Amino acid sequence: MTYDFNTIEKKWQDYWAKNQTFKASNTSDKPKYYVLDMFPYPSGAGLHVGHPLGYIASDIYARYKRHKGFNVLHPQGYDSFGLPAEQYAIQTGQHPAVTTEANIKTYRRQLDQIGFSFDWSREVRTSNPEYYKWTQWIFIQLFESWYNNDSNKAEHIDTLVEKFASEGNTTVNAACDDDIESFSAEDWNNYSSEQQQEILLKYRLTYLAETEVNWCPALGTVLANDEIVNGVSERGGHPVVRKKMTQWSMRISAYAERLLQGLDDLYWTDALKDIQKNWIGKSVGASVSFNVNGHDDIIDVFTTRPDTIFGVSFMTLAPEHELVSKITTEVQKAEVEAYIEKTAKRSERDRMADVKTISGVFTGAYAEHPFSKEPIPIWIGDYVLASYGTGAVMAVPCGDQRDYDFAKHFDIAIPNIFEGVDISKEAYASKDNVKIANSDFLNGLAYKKASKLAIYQLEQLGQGEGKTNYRLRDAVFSRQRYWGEPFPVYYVNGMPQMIDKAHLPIVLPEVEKYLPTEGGEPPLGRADVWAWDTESNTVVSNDKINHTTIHPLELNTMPGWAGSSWYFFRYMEDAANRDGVFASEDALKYWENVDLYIGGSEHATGHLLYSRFWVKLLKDRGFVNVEEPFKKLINQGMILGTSAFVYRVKFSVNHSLNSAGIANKEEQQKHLEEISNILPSLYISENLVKEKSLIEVDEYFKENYLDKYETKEVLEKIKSYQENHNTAESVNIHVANIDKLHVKVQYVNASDELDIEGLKTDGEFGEDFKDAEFILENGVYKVGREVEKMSKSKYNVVNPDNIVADYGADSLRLYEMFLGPLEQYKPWNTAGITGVHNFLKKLWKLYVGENGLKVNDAEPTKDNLKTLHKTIKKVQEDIENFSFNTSVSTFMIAVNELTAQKCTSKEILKPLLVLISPYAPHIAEELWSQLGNNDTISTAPFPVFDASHLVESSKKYPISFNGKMRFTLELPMDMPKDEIEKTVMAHEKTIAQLDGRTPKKVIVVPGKIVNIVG
RNA sequence: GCUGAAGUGGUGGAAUUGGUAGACACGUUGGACUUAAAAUCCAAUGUCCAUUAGGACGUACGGGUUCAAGUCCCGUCUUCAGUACCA
Repeated sequence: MTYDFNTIEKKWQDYWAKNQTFKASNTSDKPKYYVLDMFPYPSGAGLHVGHPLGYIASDIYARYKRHKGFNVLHPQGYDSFGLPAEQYAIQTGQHPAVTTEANIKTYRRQLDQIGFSFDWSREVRTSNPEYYKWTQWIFIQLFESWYNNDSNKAEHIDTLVEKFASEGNTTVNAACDDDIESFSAEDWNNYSSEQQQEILLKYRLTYLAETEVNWCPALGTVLANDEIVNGVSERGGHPVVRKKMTQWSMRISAYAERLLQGLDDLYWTDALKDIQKNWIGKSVGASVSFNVNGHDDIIDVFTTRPDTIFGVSFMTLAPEHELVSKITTEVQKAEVEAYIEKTAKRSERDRMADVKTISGVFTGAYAEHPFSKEPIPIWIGDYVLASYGTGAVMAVPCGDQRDYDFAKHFDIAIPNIFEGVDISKEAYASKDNVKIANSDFLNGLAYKKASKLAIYQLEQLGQGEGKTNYRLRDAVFSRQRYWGEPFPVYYVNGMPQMIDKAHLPIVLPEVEKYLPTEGGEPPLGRADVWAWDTESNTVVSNDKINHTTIHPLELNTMPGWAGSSWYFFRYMEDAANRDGVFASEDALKYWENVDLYIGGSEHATGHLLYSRFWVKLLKDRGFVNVEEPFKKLINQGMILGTSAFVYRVKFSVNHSLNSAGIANKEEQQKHLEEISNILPSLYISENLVKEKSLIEVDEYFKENYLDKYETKEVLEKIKSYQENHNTAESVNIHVANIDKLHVKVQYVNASDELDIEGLKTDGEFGEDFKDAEFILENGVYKVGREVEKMSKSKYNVVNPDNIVADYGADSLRLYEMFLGPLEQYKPWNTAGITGVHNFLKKLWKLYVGENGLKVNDAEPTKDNLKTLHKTIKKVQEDIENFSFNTSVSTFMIAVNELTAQKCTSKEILKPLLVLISPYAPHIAEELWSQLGNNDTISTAPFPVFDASHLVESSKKYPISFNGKMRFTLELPMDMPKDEIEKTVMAHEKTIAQLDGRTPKKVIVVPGKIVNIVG
């Protein structure tokens, strides 16, 4: 009986499905454990071998936890709203729901064949109306919430309305827009309902505001900051410009501090926490108000260095700052306006790329120093950003390099306020090891004390206070797309109104085309039935809009991160009980949050931050019990593709055109082109071009392959050309270029040799290569190789389907783990899979011989037990440390040892299967059943490690001389130190090594090593 | 620039608390079996010197601590990732 993996794997996959082996229960005596993968977007290309990496890791962990006696929830679903389906729809007219459905089918088939222990009964799809009903519901909760900085949590908007009605807004400490005017309770009660709504909108956790957004014209939509990479769209690489639009925003900034503090309690890597910390960007300092001479206006600045207040020698405002036009003097007006115009023209990208150039203009106005009352010139400069802090800075050139450079450039004074520091060359930006000087009451103090005192004194003057700033911006929540969640919002007189929860979901309307309208409205602007009837509470035809009972609906849709910000809660509820709730109280209470979350690090500042934000809101409002969604998080690395290249030699025909008439010249050109056209396509093997210049390659060709391109036909053409144009000048054919072209990796073997026949008969590219000639080295064509991201366009994608068909799912699972540490980026190399495949065959042979099962009740030997228990210990440690690659080697060692020991003992081989089962579940199940078990192996208890089997009676000591190991010596474990020394010193090899010298010192570490010094 | 991670044979990687560097695989070479191939099995495989015995050198580079350093400390370089005029 051989290892027939295809049959075995199918058999057990069917068994698991039929018996619902991995269905989780919401009631159990066992402790709970929730293992989650970041759910995939079902793209049209299907899975490649890189996708399952994280799923395999989480599956191993989930299966391990089941063996360890946990009630495991391990669900899977689809993030099925998204741009690619929409773009495909734009191109083909195919409804995104249709393509999405088809893609999900492919994904499911591919996932199933890998043998994951998912509980598919709890599947979620973000594009399913029954699901996005609750995404819409959460949006309404955000709309009906405000953030109370005093209680430090979100509260229902009604509590705010009560406060306004009884106290006005002056006692309210809320996270809100900064352009709010104060009003009394009386004012509030006298406001019209519309005025009140307008004010409330400035407090709500999701609000409508005119914001400057990242507009991507090519995609026709707005992008969030984290959807932009290097100034272009993450998807498609299209340019992005700044544009003002009215958009829904999420007041995530209200949670900045809690998002930061919350990180401390999470078992995430420091690397990931740092990314979020940087993104939140907390800086502690002070706000300082400067009076403007001759005006009533005040310039507020934010500074992290209030201790350097006496070093201020000028101020700089962002060119967009609202006071610029007001305070600029007549004399400076023209120059200032010209500068503003110039900077406005420069795109954000230009400004970013060009950090070196210093530019700015003096406004002519002066501010007053809060303490010294000295006049301070006010400049504008584009190094100050309107979007951060207050859009204005107090410049301290001796303590900040940018201020220093600016001052030097414009010849502004640079007062030194640091004791004993030389600032003639550059600013001294460090806060440490320095005392303040020339600063009145701050003299002699260090950073901390000086800052505190400066803030205190500013407070006394009423011109400043301690302040904390965050870089985290509110998140734009509107997208001008079709394939996303519709908002449950309609507009009455331009004011947004929420649709009552009872009438959700608001289902995406049908449209004819998925493009924005000609008038620039989002695709939903094309829907005919997209108005809200407040009487029937249904969506009705647009032509019924009367603005009294029937109103227009919101045309934007929600961004991709809406549905993924809460899906982990949806899985907690049994599919059968999901009707009235997003997840029942009991389910939420039982599962709490995700114990282990595995996914890519690219979501660090997007999904992972937004999810945390929504969970905190749901917690504040009492809908869930947890403050954080993901307790432990692991980022799996990416599996990269190994691209293959062929080198196409491009020839060009060279002949100086003679000075004959123009008509003749054109004809000549034409003839030369004709010659070019019949030049053959030659592909040259890698090492013949590697590290060679074009000239060298040209020479090489002239020497060796002249006949390949100066064919009879070509020579004849040249001859006739020469005759035609009456010239004797030689016509030159030379190598002009070498193109590096991707070829499909499937035609390349492990030794980088190209299967030329395969390539020539390829369905897609065969035509291109049909007549190509390949120049070989040592009889083969070697391709060039390079490690790149796996992508369809690079032809380096390896499909798991083929791997599963050729080697089996267990081989694929083991191999993906064996490749290297989970978190690491690593290239895929199919050749290596034979290693793990051979291991599985060896494992099989350990149990099954030619005449059937070999396993018997033989008493295990000492060696058998030692191998087993050392394996138990190592594998358990490895799984708990997510070091899956090393446990695969451990299995290999165990099987090699047991094979050498000719072990047939059931007492050893049965628990071994449980160890391997999380990694290679199919073969484990099959052998488990062959051993006579009638039940699935998946809940069999994990073997218990017994240290007594590993106790050794002797130790092979490495004997080293001056730290270099020379030989080993087997000595009893219990031999005392001085005895070891005696034995070693008396050993003939030691005497030979010492060669008559007397050692200075002998180090003996019992159980470890002996080192002889001297 | 700042923040973080990493640099080990031909390749992927191992060495979890300082204690035999290169486990386990891939690849390569040689051998067995076979008419042949595949499959399987056996052996060798860090580099250099040496017939052997053995020796020298080796974990990006330069120093240091230690009986002993891939591992700890100081400095430098390179690569990758995040972020970017953040006051």
